[in-house]
Amino acid sequence: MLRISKMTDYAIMVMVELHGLRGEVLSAHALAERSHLELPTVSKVLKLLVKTDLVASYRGPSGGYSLERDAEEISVAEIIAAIEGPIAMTECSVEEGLCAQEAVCGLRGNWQRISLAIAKAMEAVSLAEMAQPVKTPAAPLHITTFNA
Amino acid sequence: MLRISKMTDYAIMVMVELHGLRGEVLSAHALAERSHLELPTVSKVLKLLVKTDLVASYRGPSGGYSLERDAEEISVAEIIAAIEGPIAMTECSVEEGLCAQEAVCGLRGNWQRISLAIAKAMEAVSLAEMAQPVKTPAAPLHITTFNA
DNA sequence: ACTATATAGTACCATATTAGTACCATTTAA
DNA sequence: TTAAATGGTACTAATATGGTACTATATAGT
Ligand code: FES
Ligand code: FES
Repeated sequence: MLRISKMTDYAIMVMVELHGLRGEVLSAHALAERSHLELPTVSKVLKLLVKTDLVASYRGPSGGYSLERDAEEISVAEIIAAIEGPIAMTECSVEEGLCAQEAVCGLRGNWQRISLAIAKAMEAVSLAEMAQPVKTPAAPLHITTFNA
Repeated sequence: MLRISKMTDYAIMVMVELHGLRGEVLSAHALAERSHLELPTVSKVLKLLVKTDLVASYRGPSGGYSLERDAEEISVAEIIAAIEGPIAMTECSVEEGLCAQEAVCGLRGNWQRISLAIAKAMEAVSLAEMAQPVKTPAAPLHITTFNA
Protein backbone atom coordinates (compact mmCIF):
# COMPACT_ATOMS: atom_id res chain seq x y z
CA MET A 1 0.00 0.00 0.00
CA LEU A 2 3.04 2.23 -0.02
CA ARG A 3 2.01 3.81 3.21
CA ILE A 4 3.61 6.00 5.80
CA SER A 5 3.71 4.59 9.31
CA LYS A 6 1.04 5.49 11.81
CA MET A 7 3.63 7.27 13.89
CA THR A 8 4.25 9.59 10.98
CA ASP A 9 0.56 10.16 10.59
CA TYR A 10 0.37 11.02 14.26
CA ALA A 11 3.31 13.36 13.89
CA ILE A 12 1.51 15.32 11.21
CA MET A 13 -1.64 15.49 13.31
CA VAL A 14 0.36 16.85 16.23
CA MET A 15 2.16 19.34 14.03
CA VAL A 16 -1.14 20.54 12.62
CA GLU A 17 -2.36 21.00 16.15
CA LEU A 18 0.73 22.96 17.00
CA HIS A 19 0.15 25.14 13.97
CA GLY A 20 -2.04 28.15 14.58
CA LEU A 21 -0.64 28.40 18.08
CA ARG A 22 2.59 29.92 16.94
CA GLY A 23 4.46 31.17 19.93
CA GLU A 24 2.17 29.42 22.37
CA VAL A 25 3.69 26.54 24.24
CA LEU A 26 1.57 23.44 24.74
CA SER A 27 2.40 20.51 26.96
CA ALA A 28 2.47 17.00 25.58
CA HIS A 29 -0.56 16.31 27.71
CA ALA A 30 -2.55 19.15 26.17
CA LEU A 31 -1.51 18.12 22.68
CA ALA A 32 -2.58 14.55 23.30
CA GLU A 33 -6.02 15.70 24.34
CA ARG A 34 -6.46 18.05 21.43
CA SER A 35 -5.36 15.52 18.87
CA HIS A 36 -7.24 12.63 20.47
CA LEU A 37 -4.14 10.51 20.74
CA GLU A 38 -2.52 8.71 23.64
CA LEU A 39 -0.06 10.70 25.71
CA PRO A 40 2.89 8.25 25.49
CA THR A 41 2.52 8.12 21.74
CA VAL A 42 2.42 11.87 21.42
CA SER A 43 5.45 12.18 23.69
CA LYS A 44 7.44 9.77 21.62
CA VAL A 45 6.60 11.58 18.43
CA LEU A 46 7.40 14.96 19.92
CA LYS A 47 10.81 13.80 21.04
CA LEU A 48 11.64 12.80 17.51
CA LEU A 49 10.41 16.12 16.21
CA VAL A 50 12.58 17.97 18.70
CA LYS A 51 15.65 16.02 17.67
CA THR A 52 15.16 17.10 14.10
CA ASP A 53 14.59 20.73 15.04
CA LEU A 54 11.02 20.90 13.87
CA VAL A 55 9.63 21.78 17.27
CA ALA A 56 11.17 23.59 20.21
CA SER A 57 10.81 22.16 23.69
CA TYR A 58 10.78 23.85 27.09
CA ARG A 59 11.23 21.98 30.32
CA GLY A 60 9.89 22.56 33.73
CA PRO A 61 6.41 23.55 34.82
CA SER A 62 4.55 25.53 32.17
CA GLY A 63 6.95 23.94 29.73
CA GLY A 64 5.93 22.17 26.57
CA TYR A 65 6.37 22.37 22.83
CA SER A 66 5.96 24.87 20.06
CA LEU A 67 6.78 25.02 16.37
CA GLU A 68 10.36 25.92 15.69
CA ARG A 69 9.55 27.61 12.40
CA ASP A 70 6.56 29.00 10.53
CA ALA A 71 4.21 26.32 9.28
CA GLU A 72 4.78 27.66 5.78
CA GLU A 73 8.45 26.85 6.10
CA ILE A 74 7.95 23.27 7.22
CA SER A 75 7.31 20.62 4.59
CA VAL A 76 5.58 17.31 5.10
CA ALA A 77 8.72 15.74 3.68
CA GLU A 78 10.63 16.99 6.70
CA ILE A 79 8.08 15.59 9.08
CA ILE A 80 8.09 12.23 7.39
CA ALA A 81 11.87 12.16 7.36
CA ALA A 82 11.93 13.09 11.04
CA ILE A 83 9.92 10.03 11.99
CA GLU A 84 10.92 7.38 9.53
CA GLY A 85 14.19 8.49 8.03
CA PRO A 86 15.04 9.22 4.42
CA ILE A 87 12.25 9.01 1.89
CA ALA A 88 13.16 6.02 -0.23
CA MET A 89 11.17 3.30 -1.91
CA THR A 90 13.81 0.60 -1.58
CA GLU A 91 16.88 -0.03 0.51
CA CYS A 92 19.12 0.71 -2.41
CA SER A 93 17.58 4.12 -2.97
CA VAL A 94 19.15 5.38 0.21
CA GLU A 95 22.71 4.49 -0.58
CA GLU A 96 24.78 1.87 -2.28
CA GLY A 97 25.20 -1.52 -0.72
CA LEU A 98 21.97 -1.75 1.24
CA CYS A 99 20.02 -3.85 -1.21
CA ALA A 100 20.79 -7.55 -1.21
CA GLN A 101 20.14 -7.86 -4.91
CA GLU A 102 22.26 -4.93 -5.92
CA ALA A 103 25.02 -6.92 -7.60
CA VAL A 104 22.66 -8.54 -10.05
CA CYS A 105 19.90 -5.98 -10.29
CA GLY A 106 19.98 -2.83 -12.38
CA LEU A 107 16.98 -1.19 -10.83
CA ARG A 108 18.79 1.00 -8.37
CA GLY A 109 19.13 4.07 -10.54
CA ASN A 110 15.47 4.08 -11.44
CA TRP A 111 14.37 3.61 -7.86
CA GLN A 112 16.47 6.57 -6.90
CA ARG A 113 14.83 8.69 -9.56
CA ILE A 114 11.38 7.73 -8.42
CA SER A 115 12.17 8.18 -4.75
CA LEU A 116 13.65 11.56 -5.42
CA ALA A 117 10.58 12.63 -7.32
CA ILE A 118 8.31 11.64 -4.49
CA ALA A 119 10.53 13.35 -1.97
CA LYS A 120 10.35 16.54 -3.97
CA ALA A 121 6.60 16.31 -4.20
CA MET A 122 6.35 16.18 -0.44
CA GLU A 123 8.84 18.96 0.01
CA ALA A 124 6.51 21.15 -1.97
CA VAL A 125 3.65 20.63 0.47
CA SER A 126 3.91 22.79 3.57
CA LEU A 127 2.47 22.10 6.97
CA ALA A 128 0.29 25.15 6.54
CA GLU A 129 -1.26 23.67 3.40
CA MET A 130 -1.70 20.35 5.11
CA ALA A 131 -3.59 22.04 7.90
CA GLN A 132 -6.20 23.44 5.57
CA PRO A 133 -8.93 20.85 5.24
CA VAL A 134 -9.88 19.83 1.73
CA LYS A 135 -13.33 18.40 1.26
CA THR A 136 -13.34 17.69 -2.43
CA PRO A 137 -9.89 16.84 -3.64
CA ALA A 138 -10.75 18.30 -7.02
CA ALA A 139 -7.29 19.32 -8.07
CA PRO A 140 -4.79 16.65 -7.25
CA LEU A 141 -1.11 17.35 -7.31
CA HIS A 142 0.19 17.37 -10.81
CA ILE A 143 3.20 15.25 -11.52
CA THR A 144 5.19 14.85 -14.66
CA THR A 145 7.57 11.98 -14.82
CA PHE A 146 10.26 10.25 -16.87
CA ASN A 147 11.09 11.89 -20.15
CA ALA A 148 9.41 15.09 -19.22
CA MET B 1 11.08 5.28 4.89
CA LEU B 2 7.95 5.21 2.81
CA ARG B 3 9.04 2.03 1.17
CA ILE B 4 7.48 -0.60 -1.01
CA SER B 5 7.55 -4.13 0.34
CA LYS B 6 10.28 -6.50 -0.73
CA MET B 7 7.71 -8.64 -2.46
CA THR B 8 6.89 -5.70 -4.67
CA ASP B 9 10.54 -5.16 -5.36
CA TYR B 10 10.85 -8.82 -6.34
CA ALA B 11 7.81 -8.50 -8.55
CA ILE B 12 9.43 -5.72 -10.50
CA MET B 13 12.64 -7.69 -10.83
CA VAL B 14 10.72 -10.65 -12.19
CA MET B 15 8.76 -8.47 -14.55
CA VAL B 16 11.93 -6.91 -15.83
CA GLU B 17 13.28 -10.39 -16.42
CA LEU B 18 10.15 -11.30 -18.30
CA HIS B 19 10.55 -8.20 -20.42
CA GLY B 20 12.64 -8.68 -23.52
CA LEU B 21 11.34 -12.21 -23.79
CA ARG B 22 7.99 -11.16 -25.15
CA GLY B 23 6.22 -14.22 -26.43
CA GLU B 24 8.67 -16.58 -24.80
CA VAL B 25 7.35 -18.58 -21.91
CA LEU B 26 9.60 -19.04 -18.89
CA SER B 27 8.97 -21.36 -15.99
CA ALA B 28 8.98 -20.07 -12.46
CA HIS B 29 12.13 -22.08 -11.93
CA ALA B 30 13.93 -20.41 -14.82
CA LEU B 31 12.80 -16.98 -13.66
CA ALA B 32 14.03 -17.65 -10.15
CA GLU B 33 17.46 -18.54 -11.46
CA ARG B 34 17.70 -15.56 -13.75
CA SER B 35 16.59 -13.09 -11.11
CA HIS B 36 18.63 -14.70 -8.34
CA LEU B 37 15.62 -15.12 -6.10
CA GLU B 38 14.18 -18.13 -4.32
CA LEU B 39 11.73 -20.24 -6.26
CA PRO B 40 8.89 -20.20 -3.70
CA THR B 41 9.09 -16.45 -3.50
CA VAL B 42 9.05 -16.03 -7.24
CA SER B 43 6.12 -18.42 -7.49
CA LYS B 44 4.14 -16.49 -4.97
CA VAL B 45 4.77 -13.22 -6.72
CA LEU B 46 3.90 -14.65 -10.11
CA LYS B 47 0.59 -15.95 -8.85
CA LEU B 48 -0.35 -12.46 -7.75
CA LEU B 49 0.71 -11.04 -11.08
CA VAL B 50 -1.43 -13.56 -12.91
CA LYS B 51 -4.46 -12.70 -10.83
CA THR B 52 -4.16 -9.08 -11.85
CA ASP B 53 -3.68 -9.92 -15.52
CA LEU B 54 -0.17 -8.61 -15.79
CA VAL B 55 1.33 -11.92 -16.80
CA ALA B 56 -0.18 -14.89 -18.60
CA SER B 57 0.38 -18.38 -17.28
CA TYR B 58 0.48 -21.74 -19.03
CA ARG B 59 0.18 -25.02 -17.23
CA GLY B 60 1.57 -28.38 -17.95
CA PRO B 61 5.04 -29.31 -19.08
CA SER B 62 6.74 -26.56 -21.06
CA GLY B 63 4.35 -24.23 -19.35
CA GLY B 64 5.34 -21.06 -17.55
CA TYR B 65 4.77 -17.35 -17.61
CA SER B 66 4.99 -14.50 -20.07
CA LEU B 67 4.01 -10.85 -20.11
CA GLU B 68 0.38 -10.31 -20.88
CA ARG B 69 1.02 -6.94 -22.54
CA ASP B 70 3.89 -4.95 -23.99
CA ALA B 71 6.28 -3.66 -21.37
CA GLU B 72 5.54 -0.16 -22.61
CA GLU B 73 1.90 -0.64 -21.68
CA ILE B 74 2.57 -1.81 -18.13
CA SER B 75 3.21 0.79 -15.46
CA VAL B 76 5.08 0.28 -12.23
CA ALA B 77 1.93 1.55 -10.52
CA GLU B 78 0.09 -1.52 -11.76
CA ILE B 79 2.78 -3.84 -10.50
CA ILE B 80 2.83 -2.20 -7.10
CA ALA B 81 -0.94 -2.32 -6.90
CA ALA B 82 -0.91 -5.98 -7.90
CA ILE B 83 1.25 -6.93 -4.94
CA GLU B 84 0.26 -4.54 -2.20
CA GLY B 85 -3.09 -3.13 -3.19
CA PRO B 86 -4.10 0.46 -3.78
CA ILE B 87 -1.39 3.09 -3.64
CA ALA B 88 -2.28 5.14 -0.59
CA MET B 89 -0.24 6.84 2.08
CA THR B 90 -2.76 6.38 4.87
CA GLU B 91 -5.74 4.16 5.56
CA CYS B 92 -8.11 7.02 4.97
CA SER B 93 -6.72 7.69 1.51
CA VAL B 94 -8.21 4.47 0.25
CA GLU B 95 -11.78 5.14 1.29
CA GLU B 96 -13.79 6.71 4.03
CA GLY B 97 -14.03 5.06 7.40
CA LEU B 98 -10.74 3.20 7.47
CA CYS B 99 -8.77 5.68 9.54
CA ALA B 100 -9.39 5.56 13.26
CA GLN B 101 -8.86 9.30 13.64
CA GLU B 102 -11.15 10.26 10.81
CA ALA B 103 -13.87 11.81 12.93
CA VAL B 104 -11.56 14.32 14.52
CA CYS B 105 -8.91 14.72 11.85
CA GLY B 106 -9.18 16.87 8.77
CA LEU B 107 -6.18 15.46 6.98
CA ARG B 108 -7.99 12.98 4.81
CA GLY B 109 -8.53 15.20 1.81
CA ASN B 110 -4.93 16.23 1.67
CA TRP B 111 -3.67 12.69 2.01
CA GLN B 112 -5.85 11.71 -0.88
CA ARG B 113 -4.38 14.46 -2.99
CA ILE B 114 -0.85 13.41 -2.19
CA SER B 115 -1.54 9.72 -2.68
CA LEU B 116 -3.17 10.40 -5.99
CA ALA B 117 -0.22 12.43 -7.13
CA ILE B 118 2.19 9.67 -6.29
CA ALA B 119 0.01 7.09 -7.95
CA LYS B 120 0.00 9.16 -11.12
CA ALA B 121 3.74 9.51 -11.01
CA MET B 122 4.13 5.77 -10.95
CA GLU B 123 1.57 5.27 -13.65
CA ALA B 124 3.74 7.39 -15.88
CA VAL B 125 6.70 5.05 -15.52
CA SER B 126 6.47 1.98 -17.72
CA LEU B 127 8.07 -1.38 -17.15
CA ALA B 128 10.11 -0.79 -20.27
CA GLU B 129 11.59 2.36 -18.78
CA MET B 130 12.22 0.61 -15.52
CA ALA B 131 14.14 -2.09 -17.33
CA GLN B 132 16.63 0.37 -18.78
CA PRO B 133 19.44 0.74 -16.27
CA VAL B 134 20.28 4.26 -15.21
CA LYS B 135 23.78 4.82 -13.88
CA THR B 136 23.69 8.49 -13.07
CA PRO B 137 20.24 9.58 -12.06
CA ALA B 138 20.96 13.01 -13.44
CA ALA B 139 17.44 13.96 -14.38
CA PRO B 140 15.05 13.01 -11.65
CA LEU B 141 11.35 12.95 -12.24
CA HIS B 142 9.93 16.40 -12.12
CA ILE B 143 6.92 16.93 -9.93
CA THR B 144 4.85 20.00 -9.40
CA THR B 145 2.54 20.03 -6.45
CA PHE B 146 -0.12 21.95 -4.57
CA ASN B 147 -1.09 25.25 -6.12
CA ALA B 148 0.41 24.37 -9.43
C1' DA C 1 16.32 25.56 49.05
C1' DC C 2 12.39 22.80 48.08
C1' DT C 3 8.90 20.92 45.33
C1' DA C 4 5.88 20.04 41.69
C1' DT C 5 5.68 19.71 36.82
C1' DA C 6 7.28 18.97 32.63
C1' DT C 7 10.49 17.08 29.06
C1' DA C 8 14.72 13.57 27.84
C1' DG C 9 16.22 9.25 27.34
C1' DT C 10 16.26 4.45 27.39
C1' DA C 11 14.69 0.06 27.48
C1' DC C 12 11.03 -2.99 27.03
C1' DC C 13 6.95 -5.88 25.45
C1' DA C 14 2.99 -7.29 22.72
C1' DT C 15 1.13 -7.41 18.44
C1' DA C 16 0.76 -7.07 13.40
C1' DT C 17 2.82 -7.50 9.21
C1' DT C 18 5.91 -9.53 6.13
C1' DA C 19 8.82 -12.96 4.20
C1' DG C 20 9.39 -17.36 3.31
C1' DT C 21 7.99 -22.50 3.20
C1' DA C 22 5.37 -26.71 2.53
C1' DC C 23 1.85 -29.33 0.61
C1' DC C 24 -1.49 -31.02 -2.42
C1' DA C 25 -4.70 -30.29 -6.33
C1' DT C 26 -5.09 -29.32 -11.21
C1' DT C 27 -3.79 -28.91 -15.88
C1' DT C 28 -1.56 -30.53 -20.07
C1' DA C 29 2.29 -31.74 -23.50
C1' DA C 30 4.59 -35.76 -24.72
C1' DT D 1 -0.21 -42.70 -18.63
C1' DT D 2 3.17 -39.88 -16.91
C1' DA D 3 5.85 -36.10 -15.71
C1' DA D 4 6.29 -31.24 -15.52
C1' DA D 5 4.45 -27.33 -14.70
C1' DT D 6 1.03 -23.88 -12.35
C1' DG D 7 -2.99 -22.93 -8.68
C1' DG D 8 -4.39 -22.60 -4.12
C1' DT D 9 -4.19 -22.89 0.72
C1' DA D 10 -2.27 -22.95 5.02
C1' DC D 11 1.50 -22.64 7.99
C1' DT D 12 5.94 -20.96 10.31
C1' DA D 13 9.49 -17.71 11.37
C1' DA D 14 11.46 -13.26 11.33
C1' DT D 15 10.95 -8.54 11.54
C1' DA D 16 8.86 -4.11 12.22
C1' DT D 17 5.61 -1.47 14.49
C1' DG D 18 2.98 0.49 17.97
C1' DG D 19 2.59 1.24 22.41
C1' DT D 20 4.28 1.30 27.45
C1' DA D 21 7.14 1.97 31.66
C1' DC D 22 10.56 3.91 34.23
C1' DT D 23 14.32 6.89 35.55
C1' DA D 24 16.93 11.15 34.93
C1' DT D 25 17.05 16.02 34.27
C1' DA D 26 15.64 20.67 33.95
C1' DT D 27 12.99 24.70 35.73
C1' DA D 28 9.23 27.87 37.41
C1' DG D 29 7.23 29.09 41.51
C1' DT D 30 6.92 29.29 46.46
S1 FES E 1 16.03 -3.19 -6.04
FE1 FES E 1 17.75 -2.48 -4.91
S2 FES E 1 19.38 -3.08 -6.18
FE2 FES E 1 17.67 -3.82 -7.28
S1 FES F 1 -4.99 10.70 8.85
FE1 FES F 1 -6.67 9.52 8.20
S2 FES F 1 -8.33 10.69 8.87
FE2 FES F 1 -6.64 11.86 9.56
